[in-house]
Amino acid sequence: MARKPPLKPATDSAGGITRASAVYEQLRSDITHGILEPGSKLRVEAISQRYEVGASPLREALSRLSAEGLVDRTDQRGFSVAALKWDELPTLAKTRAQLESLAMRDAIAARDTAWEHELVLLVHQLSRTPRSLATDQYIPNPEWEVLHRKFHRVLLAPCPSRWLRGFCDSLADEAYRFRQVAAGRSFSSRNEHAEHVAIFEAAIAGKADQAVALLVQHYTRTATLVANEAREGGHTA
Amino acid sequence: MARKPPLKPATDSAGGITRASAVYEQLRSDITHGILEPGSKLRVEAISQRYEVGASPLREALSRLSAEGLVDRTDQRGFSVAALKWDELPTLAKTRAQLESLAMRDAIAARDTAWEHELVLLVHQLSRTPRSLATDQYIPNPEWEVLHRKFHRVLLAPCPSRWLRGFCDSLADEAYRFRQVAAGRSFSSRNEHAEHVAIFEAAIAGKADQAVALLVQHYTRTATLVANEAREGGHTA
DNA sequence: TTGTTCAAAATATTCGAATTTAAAGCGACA
DNA sequence: TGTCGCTTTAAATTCGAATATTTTGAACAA
Repeated sequence: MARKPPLKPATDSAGGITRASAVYEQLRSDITHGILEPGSKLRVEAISQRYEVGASPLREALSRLSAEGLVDRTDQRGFSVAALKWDELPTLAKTRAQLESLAMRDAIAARDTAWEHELVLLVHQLSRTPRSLATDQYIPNPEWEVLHRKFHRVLLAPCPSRWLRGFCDSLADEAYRFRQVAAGRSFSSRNEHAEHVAIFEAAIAGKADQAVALLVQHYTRTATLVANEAREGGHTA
Repeated sequence: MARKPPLKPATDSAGGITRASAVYEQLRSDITHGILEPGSKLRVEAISQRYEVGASPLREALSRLSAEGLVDRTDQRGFSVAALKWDELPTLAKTRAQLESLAMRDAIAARDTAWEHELVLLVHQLSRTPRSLATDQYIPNPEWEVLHRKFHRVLLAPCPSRWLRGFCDSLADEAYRFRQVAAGRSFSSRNEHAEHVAIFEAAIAGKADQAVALLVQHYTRTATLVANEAREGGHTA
């Protein structure tokens, strides 16, 4: 009586079959990757045609995104891609460092072997995946992006607070948007992989203070580079 | 050309004139106040009649709430009031303490006189507002609830990170839901006002360490009480 | 020019009716 | 008894049209 036999094991965990969820994913991706220009208006009819969905599911998707901060909404005036406020970048970076530090410590405190193994694998894969698709200029490698994001997510995975993990994730999305717009200007000679390895090693060794310090340094460096590229690129506003 | 004369001064700043925003507010309020039972199903048609709105605006409101975590959503299976997981209460309390500590420090570092004055006023008003409407049993006083919430929000207002402030706000909502359900069981003899005053005094005096310590204590105490009341009330699940 | 007013056009929002999908009911059968 | 498979029913989702609001811009007055 109380048992519910899983009727569709295949589609059970992976939702996303509604049109609303489908557009949501697409919009989210297009916004974070900078395909939809920050600040630009999102007219329901236009987007509706572009993504081939009706107004209702589209508005639901936009509503979700607005609650996440990726989209701005004003009653009776529609939606727009959330603008990037470059003067807030330092604050964003600092907040991210603060929260990831907390999460990192809690993650290290709750670490286990499975986690260690997962990280080992990711670090290995990252070492074999080029950051750029071309060697003479910077062309983002989607595969690297995915691995990189996953690395940082897994790093904090043992942190018991789903709230903290979620907040870190939101901030990562936000920071990623800035990086996307600034990207490609200077072909940094920075060895990011070495930084990842260092963080990884400190983390699995349980050296919380060191891991946190390295992580903060990692983000601080990135933020500085992005800010500089932005200045050169005229993203002052 | 660039100037937009305020056509409707009354509704200009305060959005919320769309039906979607109206239901959103109502639902949000009814969920946080425990009027809609945690875990209960939110059938579109039923809610649609209860709040006198069509399905489209209602679904938009529910979509926003689901992104905020106040509502659960599963594709093709509709919405439900987010359940309260009592085993997560300690983690929630800890996360809240962690984030509010960060925010409190940053707020104190950025404090000014206007802020101090605002707090003075709030503390005064709180001292004049009874926690319960009755003296022999606990009947929540809405006025006190509003002031209390505002006190904690203003306390962190100078914190420059809108992200951090927003996260603290989300956690406060979440915590409030637990309190609502547990409320009224034991008529605590605790002097909350004294705690507020102590936090306030340390904060405006710029004593960051002390203010943070008091704030953490304040939340820890509350969480413990709520957890106990919940255990007595059989909210083990 | 600068600013105002009013009607047209563009957009956003909402409704009511289909369309799809999940849940419940029910009988055949091991 | 329990469970598989099918029909029926309830619910969620989506569409297309109707409604409401904002924006545009042309005509006109200061």
